[in-house]
Amino acid sequence: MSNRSYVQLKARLLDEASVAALAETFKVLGDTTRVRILDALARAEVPVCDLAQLLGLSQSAVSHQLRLLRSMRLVKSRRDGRHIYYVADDHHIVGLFEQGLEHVQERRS
Amino acid sequence: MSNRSYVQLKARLLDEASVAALAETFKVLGDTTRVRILDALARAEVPVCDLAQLLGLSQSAVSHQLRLLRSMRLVKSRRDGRHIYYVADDHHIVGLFEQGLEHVQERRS
DNA sequence: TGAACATATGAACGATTGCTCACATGTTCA
DNA sequence: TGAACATGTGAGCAATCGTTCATATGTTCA
Repeated sequence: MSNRSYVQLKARLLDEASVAALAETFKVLGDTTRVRILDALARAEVPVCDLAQLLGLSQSAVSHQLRLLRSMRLVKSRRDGRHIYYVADDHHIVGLFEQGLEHVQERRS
Repeated sequence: MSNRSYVQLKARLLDEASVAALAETFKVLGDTTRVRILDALARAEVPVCDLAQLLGLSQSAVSHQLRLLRSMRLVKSRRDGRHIYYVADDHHIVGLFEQGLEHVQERRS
C-alpha cells in the first residue's frame, strides 16, 4: 500500500463518535433476546407480562432488556392501568432488520 | 391484549433460525474495533500491518478480529508476497452501515 | 385499607468477549 | 540457508453481559 493511499484512506475514515454510536446501535441488536423482543414490538403493542409469556422469558429478564431498549429509544412505553404497553419506536429499526435478513438469507445460498 | 391478537402475533414472529442469524450478524458489527476495520476495508484493500498501524491496534488484535470477520465472510483476503491484503466482501454491509448511520444521526436531533 | 397483580431494579453469578503475550507458520531476499 | 518481515493462533486475564433471585414500587378493586 502506497504512503499516499494510506494517508488519504486515514483521512476518510469514520470519526470516533460515529464509530462509537454505530457499534453501540449494532450491539443492542446483537442479542437473540433483544431481537425477539424488537421483532414482536415492531408488530404489536404488548404489555410486559404478555411479552414475557410470548417469548418464554422471565418477567425480570424482559424488564431489564426493555430498560436498555428504551434508554436507546428503540421502544417506547405507555401505561394503561397496571399494565405498561411497549412498542417499537423507530422506523429505522425495521429497515435494519430487513436489510439484516437480506444479508442472512444471501449467506444461505 | 386480547387472546386472539396474542395468538396471531405469536404465529407471525421470526423463526428461531432467522433470529439467531440476525443477532449473530449484528453482534459482529457491534464492536468499535470491528466497525473501524470494516469501515477501512470497505474503502480500500489493506494489508494487516497497515491496518494495525492505521487504527493504532496491535497486529495480533487485528488478526484475531479479521479471522472472525472472514469466518462470517464479511471480508476476504489475498496474499501478495509476504503481505496479506484484506477487503470488505459484502455489499450488504455497506448498506447496513449507511442505514445504521442514518439511525445514529437521527438520534442526535 | 389490604390483597393481588404488574413492573422495575440492585446484587450476584456464570458465560462470553477482546485484548495481550508468547510463539508458530509462512514468505522474501541477500 | 538464515535473518528479517508478515501473519496466525492458543492460553490467559480483565471487563462486560445476560440472567436469576429477592425485593421495591406502583396500580386496581373488593
